[in-house]
Amino acid sequence: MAAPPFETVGKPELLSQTVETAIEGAIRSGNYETGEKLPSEMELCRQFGVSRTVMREALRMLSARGMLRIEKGKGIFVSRVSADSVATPMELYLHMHSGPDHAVHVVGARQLIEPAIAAEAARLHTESDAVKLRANIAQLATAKHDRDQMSKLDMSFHLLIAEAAHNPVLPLFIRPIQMLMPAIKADVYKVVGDAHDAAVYWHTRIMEAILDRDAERAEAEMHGHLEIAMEHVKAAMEQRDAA
Amino acid sequence: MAAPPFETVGKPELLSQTVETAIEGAIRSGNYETGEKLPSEMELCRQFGVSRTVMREALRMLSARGMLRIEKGKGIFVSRVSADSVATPMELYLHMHSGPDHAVHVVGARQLIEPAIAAEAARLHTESDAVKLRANIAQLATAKHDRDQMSKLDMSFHLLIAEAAHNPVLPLFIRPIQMLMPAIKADVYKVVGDAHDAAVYWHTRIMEAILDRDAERAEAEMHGHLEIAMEHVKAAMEQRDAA
DNA sequence: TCTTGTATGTTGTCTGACATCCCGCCGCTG
DNA sequence: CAGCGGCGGGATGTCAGACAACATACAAGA
Repeated sequence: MAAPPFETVGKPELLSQTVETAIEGAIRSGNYETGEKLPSEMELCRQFGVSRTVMREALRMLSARGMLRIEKGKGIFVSRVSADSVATPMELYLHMHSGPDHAVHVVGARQLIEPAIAAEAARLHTESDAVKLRANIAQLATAKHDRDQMSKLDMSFHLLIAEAAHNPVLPLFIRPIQMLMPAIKADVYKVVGDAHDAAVYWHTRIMEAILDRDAERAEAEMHGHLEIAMEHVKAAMEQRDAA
Repeated sequence: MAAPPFETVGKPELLSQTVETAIEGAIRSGNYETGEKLPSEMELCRQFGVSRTVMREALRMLSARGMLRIEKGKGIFVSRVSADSVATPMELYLHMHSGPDHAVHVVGARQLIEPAIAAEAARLHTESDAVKLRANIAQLATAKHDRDQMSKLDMSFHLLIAEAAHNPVLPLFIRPIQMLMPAIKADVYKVVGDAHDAAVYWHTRIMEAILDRDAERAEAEMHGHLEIAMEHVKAAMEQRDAA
């Protein structure tokens, strides 16, 4: 394990990456407020001493990662890093790594994770959270025949609970996993007829437990909800495999 | 909520984004295996009928999101979406939002999630999992003075537990969150001296509960482990704020 | 046989031009 | 004077062509 006589001299990073890192650093260290306008492409080119090609590619990479918002004809703006810019890679990650019967595993993961989150929401939710939860269920009750709307509200409900736990990390997990659910539910709806009523029933029970600040009951109700969901998924899979 | 009289006719999306979406779709639907080489830039330009500029920007955006690996002089390859490509945006998000005390939230999320996973691991682990856990702790015991190695083994331990639960979705959550830990621990080590002994102690207790297939005890031990971790993090933060 | 040079294909960077979009200025019109 | 419309400047988007830097395979030479 003798040291090689000639160390690899620092490999010249790609110019576009160098520029990307520099701009990212400037943003991260707070030189720019979110929403602030950056200098124009040309101006940045002059400041960094690179061609427009390089600058554009650097900006494009940053915008792909959600740090910048580039608007044609207007300019380049520092973007607030949204939860979406975390949820999207996560969703992609789950999508690329999951096998054929991933529906069971997704719901299985929810069974392990979400009850504890519901319990935490019961402990820590505020009045503002309560209002949002009530509104969600009210909307869900009136959306009996609109499956898209139902899926959306279902997803929101679970996301609202994660937010009610007041830990910004939790929504980052719940969001991508909820983004996978519509595709799963599409199969479920073919088998289970009363999905809407079941959702309203369980969501109401969960919400009431949370609003009562009864952590144990919230945990149990969420567990029951996902237990049923798992049964539905398994039924849908058997149905599909039979065909 | 009346529908607008004229739907926005498909606004001409940016060409580079169109191309990006198309390529992403091709990859996601499995037309390309991970590691496979895509056609060259020029070839792709011909196939999509766009200029090299557009194609390059599309490829750069995909590479920034971790879907492609572009190697100078060699070509463009489909990249396995790594946990890193999830952890990096997550770290950025937490850094930009919850500020310096995001460590508390990360550990808080682990407190909610990991105990249930440990319980599931106690129920479902195989002999193969047991071997890996034992080996991990044995290595950890001998790595008392190598902090990098310690961090790595600590992360592996929690990952192994997630794998022992035999739900492929769970490691996908644990991995990115564990990747945030080394930075957090760097602060902790400055305050807590006996971090190594504590890790060995708790990991051993957790492992024994799992190997005994005692789900409740495994859950409790994991909870205790993270309780201590939370105390350490808070102590490190106070120490830092005092300075 | 080993080494070296070379040819070829690839991505990286530069340059200049034009297209398209947003917005504010300014003059026309009622 | 108010409202409207055209027009121009500045911004990003797209195109085309060229050359540089890198990786690899292969052939020529010692």
